[in-house]
Amino acid sequence: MPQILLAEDDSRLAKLVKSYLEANDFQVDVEDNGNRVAEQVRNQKPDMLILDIMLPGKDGLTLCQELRPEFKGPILMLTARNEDADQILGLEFGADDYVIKPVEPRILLARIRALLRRVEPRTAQPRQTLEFGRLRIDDASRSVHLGETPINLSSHEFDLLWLLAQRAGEVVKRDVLFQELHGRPYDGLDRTIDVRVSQLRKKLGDNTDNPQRIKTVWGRGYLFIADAWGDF
Amino acid sequence: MPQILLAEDDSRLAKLVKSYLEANDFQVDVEDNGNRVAEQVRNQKPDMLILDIMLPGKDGLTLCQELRPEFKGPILMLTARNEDADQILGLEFGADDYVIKPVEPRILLARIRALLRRVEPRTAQPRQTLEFGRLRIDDASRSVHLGETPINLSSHEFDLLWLLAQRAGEVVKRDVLFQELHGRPYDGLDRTIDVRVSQLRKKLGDNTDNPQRIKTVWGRGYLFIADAWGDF
DNA sequence: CGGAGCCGTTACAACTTTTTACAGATTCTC
DNA sequence: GAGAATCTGTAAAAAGTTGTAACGGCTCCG
Repeated sequence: MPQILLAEDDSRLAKLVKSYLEANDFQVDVEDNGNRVAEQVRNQKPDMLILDIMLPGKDGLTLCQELRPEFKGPILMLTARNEDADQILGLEFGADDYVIKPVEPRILLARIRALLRRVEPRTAQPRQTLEFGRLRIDDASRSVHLGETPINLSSHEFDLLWLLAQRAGEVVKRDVLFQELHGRPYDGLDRTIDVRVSQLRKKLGDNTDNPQRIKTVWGRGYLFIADAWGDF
Repeated sequence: MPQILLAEDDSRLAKLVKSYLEANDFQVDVEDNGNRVAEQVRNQKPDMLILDIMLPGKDGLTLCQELRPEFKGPILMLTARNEDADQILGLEFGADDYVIKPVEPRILLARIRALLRRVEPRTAQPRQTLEFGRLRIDDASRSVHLGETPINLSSHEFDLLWLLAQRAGEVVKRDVLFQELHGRPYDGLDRTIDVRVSQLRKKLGDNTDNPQRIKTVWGRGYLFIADAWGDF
């Protein structure tokens, strides 16, 4: 049952949408304050967001922009403002659809389904094992092998490796890693991530002076290199 | 450059959309008969479809339904009929978006981009490597080689080299480089770019008195020379 | 209890980037 | 041309970021 987070301060409308969607096999949580949306997203990990533009606290456009890097599911903007500029901005900021109120519930439903249909194949079953050259990471057993030799990682080390490997080829920011690993926002000072990366590099046999497998992108984050793990 | 197939029989509108999208770096082919769309899709393998509902031959809804199983890219329905039933049907038949005419071209563009953004990561961009003589720059692993010897570049140095190399033979202005590297506009005074270029030249073994590989174009910017990197 | 391992923290060294300063180089003005 | 104004190169200082060893607290055993 797909879970939707609806950020909407008009409680009448929120109730209406919620009950209609719930009648159609969605689970809907409503948040009426823009400042609490990010937190809700992190706690509940919904499959999809519906954001009103006019919200107390942070507005929907800002939220969309801020959440997009960490939230991979579809974002639908739902708003009374029919300004072309808003619509373009919303879509540019990473929203996947932009619907103008008042909206026929059945149409909203159809659009939500269309969005989820697009994304589901990707988020349906996160792969169980990742392989890069001689490196094999198995999620089910939380074990890692490099060629034949098993690598003994601690729990957090494994989580970190898994996160990075899933985003191979993509620079992952420290705050995203921290959020995922610790479930709370990054304060900008904590060094746990660095220490763990260092530990991980050592265990994975990366060159410490000049890492080739997990690279540092200065000021931006860490990068897992997919093809630096040797050939078979 | 993403390729779009536009199924539209109103030739005036088709031309308008085509020219607007082409001005924004899409390649657009127009098909005015519903019966030929399937064939075109198979031949051209476009990245995305835009279907009018009212078409001579097969209508857009039918096409959407028929093509969906074989066509994996996004489908956008573009139509004059503002019937809720049509919209719901279109989306249920597998369309990803449904836009009602008349449409502001900029909004259409924003919606197209939103759809393609969703799909692109799946067609994971092929690993990009640039080669110039003995110089090899690999984007995926962010590594640089000159002949057999690896060149150890810092993170920003790499970004700068990548930017310049992608625009080899073209003078790149300082403000463009700054904007790309720092994500904020150039104030006209900052010297970071100069310092980095200097550093880069040193590491790449360029003649410092009279650079041959990354040249300065006085008052305009920097220029990456494609064939100054030695032969194999 | 004592050891082993894990985790978060801290401190400091090492490194990267930005800023600054000044010496040249190039263009402009007359 | 000469001199002023503008732009560029780069060393060196300053500011910011990252690597990692080491310490102490914690838990899980035997």
